[in-house]
Amino acid sequence: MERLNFQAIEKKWQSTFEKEKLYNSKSSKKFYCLEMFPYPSGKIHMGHVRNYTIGDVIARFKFMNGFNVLHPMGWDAFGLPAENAAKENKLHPKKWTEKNISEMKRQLKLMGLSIDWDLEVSTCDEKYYKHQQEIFIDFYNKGFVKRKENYVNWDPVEQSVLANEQVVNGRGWRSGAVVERKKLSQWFFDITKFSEDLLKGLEELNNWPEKVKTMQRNWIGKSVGCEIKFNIEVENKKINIFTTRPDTIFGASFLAISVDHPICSKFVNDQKYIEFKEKCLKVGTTEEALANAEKIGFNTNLFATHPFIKDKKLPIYVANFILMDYGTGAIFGCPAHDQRDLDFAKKYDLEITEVVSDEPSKPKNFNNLTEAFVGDGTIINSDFLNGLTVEQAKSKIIREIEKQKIGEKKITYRLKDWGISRQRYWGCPIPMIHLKDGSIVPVDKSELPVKLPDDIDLNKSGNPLETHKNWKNTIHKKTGKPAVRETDTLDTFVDSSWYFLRFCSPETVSEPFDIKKVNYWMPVDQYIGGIEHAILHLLYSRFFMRALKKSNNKINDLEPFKGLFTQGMVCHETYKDKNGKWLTPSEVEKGDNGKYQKISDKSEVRVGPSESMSKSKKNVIDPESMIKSYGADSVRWFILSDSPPEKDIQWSNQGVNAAYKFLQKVYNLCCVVKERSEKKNTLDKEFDLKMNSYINKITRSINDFNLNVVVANVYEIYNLFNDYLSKDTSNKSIKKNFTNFIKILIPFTPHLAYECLELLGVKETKSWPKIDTKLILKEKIKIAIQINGKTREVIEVEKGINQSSVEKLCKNNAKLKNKIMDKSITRVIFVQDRIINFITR
RNA sequence: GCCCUCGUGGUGAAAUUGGUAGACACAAAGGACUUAAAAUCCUUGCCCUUUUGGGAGUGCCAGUUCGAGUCUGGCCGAGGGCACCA
Repeated sequence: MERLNFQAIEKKWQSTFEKEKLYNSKSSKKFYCLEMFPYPSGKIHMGHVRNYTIGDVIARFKFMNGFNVLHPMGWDAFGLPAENAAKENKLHPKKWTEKNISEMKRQLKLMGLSIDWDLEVSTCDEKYYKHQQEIFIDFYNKGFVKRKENYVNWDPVEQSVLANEQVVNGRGWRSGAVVERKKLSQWFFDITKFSEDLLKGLEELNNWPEKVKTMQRNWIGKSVGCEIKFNIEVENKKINIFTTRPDTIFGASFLAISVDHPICSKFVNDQKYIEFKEKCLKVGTTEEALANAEKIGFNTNLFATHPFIKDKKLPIYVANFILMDYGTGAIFGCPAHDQRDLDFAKKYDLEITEVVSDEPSKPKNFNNLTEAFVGDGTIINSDFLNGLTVEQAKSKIIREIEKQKIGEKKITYRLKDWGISRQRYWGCPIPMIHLKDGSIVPVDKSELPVKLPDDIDLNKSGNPLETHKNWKNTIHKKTGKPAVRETDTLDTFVDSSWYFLRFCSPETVSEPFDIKKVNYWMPVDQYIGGIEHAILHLLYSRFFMRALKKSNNKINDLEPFKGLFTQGMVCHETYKDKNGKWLTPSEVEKGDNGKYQKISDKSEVRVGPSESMSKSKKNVIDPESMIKSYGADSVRWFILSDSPPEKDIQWSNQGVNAAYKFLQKVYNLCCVVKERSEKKNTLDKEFDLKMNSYINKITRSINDFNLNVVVANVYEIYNLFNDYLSKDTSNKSIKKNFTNFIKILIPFTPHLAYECLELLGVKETKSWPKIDTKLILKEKIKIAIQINGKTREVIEVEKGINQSSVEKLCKNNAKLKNKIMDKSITRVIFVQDRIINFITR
């Protein structure tokens, strides 16, 4: 038995992997395999290991199947942690980021990935963000960029804007000061222009998980309804409302408008209104607080006239549950058929009229009911709509509204514009300048990139760009007049919305990308990453493709990611000591009594549930130390074993150890095969059938992402070879089939596989084993023999055997003879290659 | 509250899509080898039966079917997404 020195062979093969890329330049088929690029936080974690192992399997598999494969990697390098680290360690964000990138790159290389590092891209590199600024200006010129006022979390002590995750219990995480809501003028991408297109585009994404598409659909939130203009009595003004239930118009008993509605400007000096508005703002901004908030209203004492009921007046309220940025910021209330309206009507003693009923003969009294009726039914109490269904009534009333020119059919989306301004240093500067006359214009493209200044002081409060006078003050090129730079930087989601395009031609200087190369490689055939990006990152990237096409017009595709796979998380048990402090797995051991204890003082350890690995709970396993003890292949093999890639996986040291032992055994078996004679013989023929069937199965499983099933099949194949080789002591070889077995391992455990192939003297290592479709037909299969649906026997037969032959076999079978003969068979069900079922009832 | 997904041994899971349930692996128990341990290998894994064999069984209840983990209806449980969206 020979011990394999993983460290030595892995180092050896990794230098080969770096030189040999996955390009089949002669191939007509391309495959763009992309894993979500990492944030350079310092060290790789198990989540990365899982993500990139899955990606590597796909990339290597596709390459072996003749595809020309693009498999790049880069860094999502801008972002807040760099600034925080800079403050803590007195290390410049740039230096900190660069240090992390080189460390993580070194670690990734230990994994033996098939990445083409020549394509490496880093978003904080001015060579990258220069083009991002160009794209921004293109979008600006096309009208996809706009400026709006928006609320931000303002920390009055730090004099800076806080991200949502920096607000803890309503206070700044660092200063502890109560966070204020402040209105700032900010930059937005007009993603809402593409709402319908983004929704429609989902239909063609057949290789996306249904779950992700549903999430995006909900996020876009399309609703079909109509707008109706109500006249305000006396005032000679109109209120435009949006509703999805125009069929309930005859049940309307009030109008409600948002506190931010223009009509409210009338009341700015009204003390009661001021108090009401304050009360509205006091309600917390958390989702929970909003959901549980009491419905309150302010009576304007104004009345609107009902468009279809003569002389009916509807009181107009300002209500806290009406949002200005959805629909028109105004509704009509129909208490019988909307829960919020019912709550509101009861509180303010408003009329409740039933207009839809599932039992028209039994009128309901909603004053005594707590739940509104929102189901389908027949329209009642509604003049010309009476007797119709909800759907019929909707079309009829919309036709009527349009005929009378008091409104129209309208589609609304929940999707909001994408706020891209960040009041931060470590991000891509927004290439705009503010002129003295108040106008804002793009920087001349010849002056790009607008570089981030290096000489900044992050310990001063406020945005370093804001306080950097030299950087901030500039000259407008066209007019030569002094101007001030925009000090906001771009949301890092902008960086990641086009990096996959840059990967196609990272060397291009004059343009963001070489359109020819983009149109060759795009779309990404397989994108792999975490479910946490199911909505924003993917939606923004889809928006970018569309906006780019409109501003550049040369891109072929609208959808950036043809296939999407979202892998599950890596979990581990959590440990706490007797004082409730979190412990890392390395601080814990199993004591003699089988219970966990702290290594340092043997004190008791409380074992918590297995959760996604996170620094805060300390349940992390360091990939590099695992690679050091077991080798990269063992780590890769274990992380693909057992659990399906889309599900969460439990990390266990026993598991990696088992993987390690298995790979060791594969190598040992390889040494045995090597010693055998190479002459063809009957043994090989037997294995031809079996291996062919396995290759077929495994090929299908990889295409379906059932990688855990592949692992199980590989164990079966190993057991098969091991059985034969240990029983058969003659000098017969099964080298040809064993070589195919090792080739199957290439995408999974590349170092070991190449080492074995070298040992066996195999030169051809670039192709996936061929499947012989003729051999598949010759396979022996097992069919089940059932009597009254219960399996009584299993027999091995030739594939494609017909019914009468099987029946004959059954009648001659010793075990079955009596059972079948005894009874009269009333029916026989035969399913080719599966079962035969004798019915005796 | 609304929407989506999922419930299979002690554990992770598999099941050619309506056709042998539990492949493959982890853990456990027993055994072999060994002075001993490690490593390795073998056996076992619900109930009845000495064995041959038979029975129950995929969260629970019903249904469709020759046949249901898979399809239908209802219930229970877990996880995820959205949430004053008119």
